[in-house]
Amino acid sequence: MSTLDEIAKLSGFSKATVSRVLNDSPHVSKETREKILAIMKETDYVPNRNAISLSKGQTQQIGMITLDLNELILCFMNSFVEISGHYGYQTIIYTTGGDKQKELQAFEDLKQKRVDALLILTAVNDKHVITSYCKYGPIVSWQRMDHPEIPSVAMNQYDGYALALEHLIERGYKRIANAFGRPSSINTQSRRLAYEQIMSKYNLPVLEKWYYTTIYGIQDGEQLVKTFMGQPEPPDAILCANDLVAVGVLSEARRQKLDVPRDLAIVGFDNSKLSQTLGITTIQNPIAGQAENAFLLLAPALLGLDMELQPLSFQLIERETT
Amino acid sequence: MSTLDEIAKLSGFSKATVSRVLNDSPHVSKETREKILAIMKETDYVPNRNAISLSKGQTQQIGMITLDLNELILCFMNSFVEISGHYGYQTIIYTTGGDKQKELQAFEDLKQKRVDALLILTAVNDKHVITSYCKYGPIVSWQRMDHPEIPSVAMNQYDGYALALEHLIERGYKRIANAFGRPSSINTQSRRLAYEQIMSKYNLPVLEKWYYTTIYGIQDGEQLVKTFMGQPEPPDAILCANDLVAVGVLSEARRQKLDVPRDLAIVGFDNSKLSQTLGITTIQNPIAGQAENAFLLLAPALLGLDMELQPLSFQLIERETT
DNA sequence: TTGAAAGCGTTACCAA
DNA sequence: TTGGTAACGCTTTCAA
Repeated sequence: MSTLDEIAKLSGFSKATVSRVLNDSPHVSKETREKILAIMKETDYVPNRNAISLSKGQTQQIGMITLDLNELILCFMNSFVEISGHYGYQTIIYTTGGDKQKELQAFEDLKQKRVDALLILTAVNDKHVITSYCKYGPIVSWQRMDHPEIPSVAMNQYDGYALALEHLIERGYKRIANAFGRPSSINTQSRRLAYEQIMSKYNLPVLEKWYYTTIYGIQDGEQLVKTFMGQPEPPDAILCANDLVAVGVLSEARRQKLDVPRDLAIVGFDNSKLSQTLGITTIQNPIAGQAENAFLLLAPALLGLDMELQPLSFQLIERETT
Repeated sequence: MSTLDEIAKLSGFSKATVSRVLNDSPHVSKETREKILAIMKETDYVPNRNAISLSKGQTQQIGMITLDLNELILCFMNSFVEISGHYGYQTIIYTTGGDKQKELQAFEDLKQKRVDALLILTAVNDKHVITSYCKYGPIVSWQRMDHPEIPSVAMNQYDGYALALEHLIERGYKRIANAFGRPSSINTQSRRLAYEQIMSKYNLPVLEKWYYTTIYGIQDGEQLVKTFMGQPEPPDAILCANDLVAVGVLSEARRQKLDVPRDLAIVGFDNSKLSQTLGITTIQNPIAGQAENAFLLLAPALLGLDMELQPLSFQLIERETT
């Protein structure tokens, strides 16, 4: 492995000049540049990135913190890796499994300059712990952080939920139930608000019994259908927290010989591949766009350029379950 | 940000001693260690990883090369990130999208010492190009590479396929069709061999018409069912290249009012979450185990310790489609 | 346009 | 047990 020093000696020029060639400095004569480049090629020279990182104080790496990896996160990650790679940044994964200590490692790595920036998908440490690391580098988050120094690319779920709801109402459904996730989450609160406002707008009843909470996945969705099957006045439509829940609801509804969408309409959320496959009406969540925006939020600090975020919006994807 | 040098000055000891404290060297008196540790805590000192990397010539990072990110790869990745993290290594993702140039970047990063090792999930560059990088660091592969310097954790698909086939035959199915992926792939060849040998063993006909190839995903699976619906003697069972294909086959079969599994048995491959959700009989592919083995194959070069690989095997998961 | 030399923050070897 | 100092391989400032 040849080094810059060797190239300098072989070429007869100084290290500084060789370095200039590497960094495309204009202050090198054409002949000198060519001569040095030729020697580099000859000796199969590659600069050592560690040395560059140490010298520049940057690693061109961004850490991505997530609780675990699932289909949704995959989509986000794919898009983020793509755009950050385009600007010369690589992505390191920190899957924490919800372990605070493990998660802290990522923040320590920002402090230790192993990564230049941090992207939080989901974080479990206390907000004040997290924000105490802001001084070591830019941090951006998918999940809402409510802190001026940690901007978020989260979208207001109100709009997406309203879209789904208006669609159901237009189709004539009246007994519309909600399958919410974590009741205390901001997302759930926005959705609930949308539900209340839109239902009221159309003079439809807002009943407590149509709020189901802590519904997260397929099994929960299946369970949910079983729950209301015996009831006197079951819902005729279900708005699901995500597509997985919708899959569960659909699969159990079929098992119970319900006619979807006549007896029961189902709307998912996110427009994952699965919803597409199974023909579930859903709300398209522009996740790839959010990932790009996440990088663009880091761009000022990283690249020194202020880039405009792209405007994003939810969209209704009509399929066979409504 | 304090540095080792400052800690040395503040403590009155040399840099060497401070370094020894950092690296848990036994050659430091207890008092000295405590004194230095106290100062480190006081000044909120963290060692700079770039400096360590440069000095040691290692980054504690492993690059993972993949064409794209899907559910299967997610599973592999999850497991690999977990075990490598356990040994102090981080994982960097290189999604190539099949672009040779982009993929080469990962190999260059091995050469530039940005990563200490490389894990290939799928690679598209020529074998001799890839192997030319072996001298720069250990490389391990998921996909079979057929090169002594690049060991693979791929499993022989013969065994898994045989398992599925024996199961179908035992259940009384006779007209068993294959939905293969890429016809030239080693996996397909192994599966084909298994098919021929097992069918012959039970004196069942091996007919050319029951080899379908280039069946990769859900749509292909749906299409496949349509193809043979008009035929005089359609298959009564289908062995699918993967679970996605099985999902497509199942969904189209239901649409065609076929009784699964009476009219048509379906077996998937991999035991993905999806197959579990939809109740598809499948072959459990120990992917997480393969990922762990991948790291263990790197361990000798990385950690200097020879670790024994765990033995892995396929398993039949019986569900409602057979 | 070029060069000398001082960083960057550690580790590791050789002495003491 | 400790210290001095030369690596590690590049960037950057200041002079020429």
